[in-house]
Amino acid sequence: MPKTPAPLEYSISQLTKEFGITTRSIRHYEDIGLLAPTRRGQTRVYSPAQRTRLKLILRGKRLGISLDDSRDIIDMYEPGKSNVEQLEKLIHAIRQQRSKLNRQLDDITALLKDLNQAENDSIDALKNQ
Amino acid sequence: MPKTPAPLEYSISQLTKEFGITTRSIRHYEDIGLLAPTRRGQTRVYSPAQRTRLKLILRGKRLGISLDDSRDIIDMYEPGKSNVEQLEKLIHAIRQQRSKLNRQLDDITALLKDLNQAENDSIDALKNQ
DNA sequence: GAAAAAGCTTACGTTGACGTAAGCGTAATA
DNA sequence: TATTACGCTTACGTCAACGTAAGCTTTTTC
Repeated sequence: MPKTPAPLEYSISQLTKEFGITTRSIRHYEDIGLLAPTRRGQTRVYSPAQRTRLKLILRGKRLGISLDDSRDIIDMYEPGKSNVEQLEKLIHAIRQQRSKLNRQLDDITALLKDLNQAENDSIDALKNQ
Repeated sequence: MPKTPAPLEYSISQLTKEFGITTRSIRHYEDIGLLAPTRRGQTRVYSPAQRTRLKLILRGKRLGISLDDSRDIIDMYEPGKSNVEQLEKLIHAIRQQRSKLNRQLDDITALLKDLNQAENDSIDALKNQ
């Protein structure tokens, strides 16, 4: 099976299909400055980089991260500002985000444990029927 | 240091202090049927079990779980319905929830990796100042 | 070449999760 | 005993994240 090469650009409907979201959502992310596709005439054209940003937004959503916070996190990938103070703020923000994720990890572990217990209880209850 | 025994009941303001939330939130959880404190006259009285439910709600929130979904999850802890069909549905729901959590685990791992990268990049940028 | 599909903009509507204010009763405290 | 603290209800307000509808242009397909 020859591997299809990665597209160089994407239409909005291609992205909706790939990620299972609506055009409205994608345009909304643009409205609030999370995406910035180029245009061919009126029509939006998404580069692989823009598609990646969308992936990051959706990953954030699965983690319960707000769009505003996602913007901050995505900005962490592109230091941009090489000013010392900005960099230190950035590192601080990164560490904060990491602690939050670690807390989330603990929560998930605990919840998974609870679910195991709940499943076992249910299975036992089924047996005793 | 003698360990203070766990209280047998809690007032609403005790819970707000313990968990850093407002009375409004707690009453809201009651409005939508997630909590059901007893009353002493007009005043709400929370049992340890109700406090635990609140803890579960807040853990869910940290994981980005909606209050509605939290209700479903918390209900998983108390099989209640010993009817076979219900139990099978419950087991199915538990497994679904677990897959979702595992996906979330993957997302967190990926994001943590990205953050490590971002932090290293930032530290390098700082050094080259 | 007509109709369906895909794209666009503008704008009002909706849902979840509370915030905030008003107005009132009771209990602790200065 | 006056004032603060805590508690209650009712109800309108808010913010995020889209949904939904209307109306219009441009492709694509039959």
